[in-house]
Amino acid sequence: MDEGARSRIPRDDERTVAPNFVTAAVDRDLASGRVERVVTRFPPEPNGYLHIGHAKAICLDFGVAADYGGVTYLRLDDTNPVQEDPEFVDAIQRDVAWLGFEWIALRHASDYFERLYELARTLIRRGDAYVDSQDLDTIRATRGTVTTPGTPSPDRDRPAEESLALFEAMRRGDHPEGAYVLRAKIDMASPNMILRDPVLYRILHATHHRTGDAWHVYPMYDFAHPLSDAIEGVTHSLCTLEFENNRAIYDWLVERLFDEPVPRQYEFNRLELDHTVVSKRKLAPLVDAGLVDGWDDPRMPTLAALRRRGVTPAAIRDFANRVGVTKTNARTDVGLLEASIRDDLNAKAPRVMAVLDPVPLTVEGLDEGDVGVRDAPLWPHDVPREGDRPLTLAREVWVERGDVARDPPKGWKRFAPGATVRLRHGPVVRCDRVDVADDGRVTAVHGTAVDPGADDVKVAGVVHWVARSVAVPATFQLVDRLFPMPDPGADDRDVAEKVDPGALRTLHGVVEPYVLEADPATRWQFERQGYFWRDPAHRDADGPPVFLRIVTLKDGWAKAEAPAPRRERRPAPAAPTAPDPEPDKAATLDAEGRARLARLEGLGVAHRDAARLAEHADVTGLVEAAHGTGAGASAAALANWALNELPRALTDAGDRPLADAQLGPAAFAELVALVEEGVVSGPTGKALLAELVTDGGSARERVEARGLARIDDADALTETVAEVLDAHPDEVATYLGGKEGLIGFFVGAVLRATDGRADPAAVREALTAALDARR
RNA sequence: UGGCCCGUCGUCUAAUGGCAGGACAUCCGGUUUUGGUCCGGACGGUCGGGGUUCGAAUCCCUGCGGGCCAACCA
Repeated sequence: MDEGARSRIPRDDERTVAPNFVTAAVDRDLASGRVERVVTRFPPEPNGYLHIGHAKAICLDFGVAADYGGVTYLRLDDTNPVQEDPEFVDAIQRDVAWLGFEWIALRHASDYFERLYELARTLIRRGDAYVDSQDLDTIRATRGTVTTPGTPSPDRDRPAEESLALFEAMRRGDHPEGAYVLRAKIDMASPNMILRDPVLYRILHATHHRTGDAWHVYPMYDFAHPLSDAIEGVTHSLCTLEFENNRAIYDWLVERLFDEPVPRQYEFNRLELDHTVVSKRKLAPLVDAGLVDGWDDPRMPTLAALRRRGVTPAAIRDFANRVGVTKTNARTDVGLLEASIRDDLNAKAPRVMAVLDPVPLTVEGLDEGDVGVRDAPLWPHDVPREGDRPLTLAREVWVERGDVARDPPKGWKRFAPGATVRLRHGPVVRCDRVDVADDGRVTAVHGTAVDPGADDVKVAGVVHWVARSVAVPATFQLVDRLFPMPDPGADDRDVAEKVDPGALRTLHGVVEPYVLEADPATRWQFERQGYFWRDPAHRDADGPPVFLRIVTLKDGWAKAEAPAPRRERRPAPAAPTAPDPEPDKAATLDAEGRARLARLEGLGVAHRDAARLAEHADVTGLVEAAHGTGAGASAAALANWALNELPRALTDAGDRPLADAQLGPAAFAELVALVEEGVVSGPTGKALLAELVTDGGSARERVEARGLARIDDADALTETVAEVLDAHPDEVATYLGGKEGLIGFFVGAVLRATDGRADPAAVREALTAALDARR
């Protein structure tokens, strides 16, 4: 990777990560020149194994950087020695590498302890942090609640020199745990609890797995994380939604301590998967309690388990791409993961046969020429790959117990008395008899080979089998969902007690001998059963080979037989209600607000608009001042624009507050008057408003300089309308066919063609007329 | 209860204020020596109410629903 390479916005077809709001932000930063090179990081805490949810984050972190020619750090966030373990450090690296990603460098937050300590001292010197001697309970109690402000610590104004000395003593280990903490001095009354003088450092007399006993103070996440990002030169720091509130402290720190371009944090939705839990903290108890057989137990959603099960990195990457990256709390159907796994394996897995729950079948009427070894293809007709394996046919074969029924249900395509079934790659067999034990269990099947060419033979279906003479005993492990309910983490009950004991079933059956001759790491499709491979944990063990089911095949029949319980629907929306009357804002106004309201109404602004406007002193001020300029704009129009158009212009200008806008009352009044008088069109007015907000200046001058006056010439409009319609014959046909929603498409096209100068209402009218004429 | 964030087919997710589209799932049909794959088709959605606009999923107000925050965890 070229260390100094400038990042470039990729074309859509060059992207491995589907465009999303994060890539949009990256695009903006690159286009504006705010950053030159994309740097991301994946920052797991080494306190557990990575899971499928991390895979989504990894694909995003690494994928985004790679798509732009940037780099990614793998950073172990080891700021809390009491809950971290080097075992996990190795596992994390193995999993990320397995997924197929390369980090530019492996880092630890502990690499930066010295640097972070200095940064903390800088904060203290500037009066932005202080050492607090309150104990934990007091700090908690004085933080306040979500509705009540906190109360400042008596140590809040401790002189910097004193804090510095204490902080140094804390570092040396002079004080017991809990005696002091370092706190940022921000705002004890902030509505964002994170900002109520957050703790930056605490005393911990613990041995760190990398720094040993060198430190007695350890930084908190909120301090170490943003500053580690900044130290590494991370440009886009991607994390999950629950850190949204933390962005405030993130910005507070990096903006105080570093120069532009400072890293920016973006929060995306974490992956929630049905019927499992995607949280290290909820997974760990399962491992600790022995409910599963370790972090790589095939029922687990960890990457180690998925790898052991035989799921490929490609399938996981595909899945990560399919679930997408947004800000909505989403819960993904496991079916989506399974679809990615099947798509991947369908083209990769050779087809062979295994009988998981065998029952003997005796085939009469097979002559010497029929039995013996033959070649059978490993691939179906629709997978473009070549290859055969030797397949032995004999009179005695094993078939699947589930493929035999004495009293078949309607639509049955397998063995049943009188039914005719083909043995895959073998003869057609008429079922003569089904033996059943007292308990109803099928014990044996008897059949006779028939000539498939005979007129009266109708082959109901195809069934898999293995000749008894060559069948190799094998064990099959069938993995199912870990929890029976879709959202096991929904309530506070311990997830451990919800684990489905039947989530792992073991079956003893047989497999074709060829399977044991091939590469033991082969992923197979056992026809009609699913994708399997040999459990890596058992490949070298004695005894029958152990096959893990990676994923089932789609099974239309199983669904027809026992329709899967439908997912709980979302709680039904409340019954349609009568129109909600909008509360009168005037009621909640304070004295000054009521005064503003009265003035606005006096100017002729309707009560409703006036009340909404009066809530904001600054916007009211703008409207009043604009009206006072005598530019001719009516107060009602000014209010309308201020209320409905200005917010978007402000948002588009980078969420800037009105105070930072370049738009003054005079320009605003002039603009609104221009539109009101019909000098410029509405669309032009809106475009100009956006320009005035960011760049300032005069609306009228812009109109004159750029010829933005409204198009009044009916003939010119008619001509443009005709051009647009001629350019879109298909759409015209569709419109005339009844899809009248297309009118918007045409209006938009005409507006674009005229640079927004046409009056939309006139355009629409002309369009409707022209379209009617073409009927 | 305060602040922040989020509501689009059953699920996940698109749509510079301009044709609500895709994937998974479901259903129907075709191909098939896998009840698989593949192909064709169908079903199905902008949380409710108001406002702005020629035009609103998108902007504004409001109601409702969901998530996050009061660790010396991350």
